[in-house]
Formats: sequence, C-alpha cells, structure tokens
Amino acid sequence: MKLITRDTDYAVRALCFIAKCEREIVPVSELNRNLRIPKPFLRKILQILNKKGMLKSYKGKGGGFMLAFAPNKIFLADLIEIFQGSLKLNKCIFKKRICPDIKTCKLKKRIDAIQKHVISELKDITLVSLLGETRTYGAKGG
Amino acid sequence: MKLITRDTDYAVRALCFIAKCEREIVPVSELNRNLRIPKPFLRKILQILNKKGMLKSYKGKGGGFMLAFAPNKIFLADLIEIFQGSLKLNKCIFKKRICPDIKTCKLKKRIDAIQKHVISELKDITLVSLLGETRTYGAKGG
DNA sequence: CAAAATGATACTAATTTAGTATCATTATAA
DNA sequence: TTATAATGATACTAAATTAGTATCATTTTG
Ligand code: SF4
Ligand code: SF4
Repeated sequence: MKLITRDTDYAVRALCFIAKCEREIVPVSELNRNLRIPKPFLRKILQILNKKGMLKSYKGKGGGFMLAFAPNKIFLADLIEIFQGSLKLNKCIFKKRICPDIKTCKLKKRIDAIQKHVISELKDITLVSLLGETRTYGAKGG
Repeated sequence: MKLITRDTDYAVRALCFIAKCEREIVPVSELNRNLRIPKPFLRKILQILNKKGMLKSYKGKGGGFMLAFAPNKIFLADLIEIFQGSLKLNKCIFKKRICPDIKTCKLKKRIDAIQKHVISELKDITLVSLLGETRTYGAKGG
C-alpha cells in the first residue's frame, strides 16, 4: 500500500536539488555527492525524466541535467505516472483478464472514490511546495 | 500504487458471500464453488481471518466458517491491516534504516495528509456497504 | 471408522521493485 | 587531437513482495 516507490522518491529529491542549485545544469556526479542515492540508479532515473521531458540534458564535459519547467509547473502526479504507471489504486485485473465484476462491484466504486480524491491531491503538489531546506549529506559547502 | 492486494480483495468477496449465505456456517468448498478463488489460497485467507478474530471456525463434517461480527461491524480498514500491514502510504525506510529527512520532509508531510483522508475513508467502508448483488459463478442456484 | 471439514506450516512461483554493469556517443578544454 | 567528463542506450542481476501450492495433523459427524 505505498503511494510512491523509491524511483519517485529519488526523482523528487533529485529535482528538488536541481531546482535549488545555483548552477542551472547539474551533473549526476554532483547529485550523487549530495543526495544519498546510488549513482547508477540516479542516472537511470534522470535519463527517464529526460526522456519524459521533465529534464533537459547536456552531454559532454560541463554537461548535466536541467529542469525543463519551472518548479511550480512540475507536479508529483506526473512523476508518479512516469515511474509507477497510471494513477490507479486498483487495477481489477487477474492474470491479464479484467475482473468480471468490474461493472457492478461496490468495492471498486468505493476505491474509485478514494482514488479520485488522491489524484486531485497529487495533482496539486508541485515541486516548489516540496522544496524546504534540502539536507546535503557530507558535502563541503551548503 | 495499489490500495488493496489480492488477499484483501478475496477476503472481501469471501466475507460478502458468507454474509449473504442462508447458512450461517459456510465451508471453503462452497465458497470455492461460487467465487473464482483458488481453494488452497482461499483456505489460507480464511484461516488468517479466523486467527484474527474476524471469523469463527468449526471443524469436522458440517463445519466451516462463520462471521464473528455483524457485517456492519466489519471494516475494510481492518481487512487491509490484516493482510497488508499497517495503513501507511509511505514507510520512509531504506534498507531497514529510517530516512534521515523524516522529520522535516515536505513530501512526507503531503503524503501523510493524503493518508489521513484515505484511512478515514477506509474506516468508513463496512462489509454491508459492499454487499450488492454478488455474482455466483457457475453454481446451480442463485 | 470413513468422510468432510479446519489447523498448521512449509514450500514454490510469479511479479514487481531496486539496483548494476557496460559500451557508445558527445562536448569541452588543455 | 586527445584525455576527460559527461549523458544515451540497453541489458542484466538481486531483493522483496505477492500469489499460490502442498502436506499432514486434528476434529467432528454419522
Ligand atoms: S472484485 Fe471488485 S475490486 Fe476486486 S477486482 Fe473485481 S471489480 Fe475490482
Ligand atoms: S525523503 Fe521524505 S518521503 Fe522520502 S523517505 Fe525520506 S522522509 Fe520519506
């Protein structure tokens, strides 16, 4: 019963760090020095974010990743969708077959109602609203 | 991002069936004939519900399971807890260590707020509210 | 005592989540 | 022009969770 997986959590941290960085373009190595996230995993995550258009990337020396949008235009709902697929609290699928009760099931209806609320909340959470004071782990400067 | 696992879904179906059954005491074999749930799995689920006090069980010929409470006293929140553990949308634990940001993290705060709503909804969903017209699959009578 | 039920428990299989490893490509700067 | 520091692409492995089986023991009824 978890709302966000580790990918999403890491993505939020990385995006927050980039948002607050003095430099616009931040390489993975710097994120790795400051956040507690394994570097290859971080790279994978950022590459996905880049492919999905949430980041812009620059190759070569001096390169790195940059936010594609202002932090108030980046929503948690989108990050969750990217890493965890569609925002559903119940798929109602068993061994690739849709549950035959899906039309009438009251349980599904109740879950759908909850889901509606959850989604609307998630669509309301922007990156800015998550910034706070980021911890920097073991790095020299602040 | 799923609110209920299969155990919970099956448990709801089984409890609903028992609730609507003419006979108070229902054996697994009958549930298995009417619901689309593999028998050994069903047995495991009912045994757990019994251990947790949601069902009463009767051994021997003519035995089976019976609801321990009236259907309006059985809550989805409790079933989820039984099969999926505590009602949390985010554990904030990595490799058995609590995330160092847990006190200040804004993401956590937002998720906690959503969680609060979800839990209160789940505590409001009773078995009666889920009864509806149960489908009976391939059984003779309705 | 046979049959029909649950109790207890251990095991296996499938799926999802988490994370690595490698090699290719690109851009910068000495 | 070449070393270096970066990303791109992709395939792989490991760990954890979820889903489901299998077996044997015990109990109750007839
Ligand atoms: S029983 Fe209801 S909730 Fe469960 S899978 Fe079918 S439709 Fe969805
Ligand atoms: S970063 Fe925030 S949400 Fe993620 S684990 Fe730490 S406290 Fe929880």
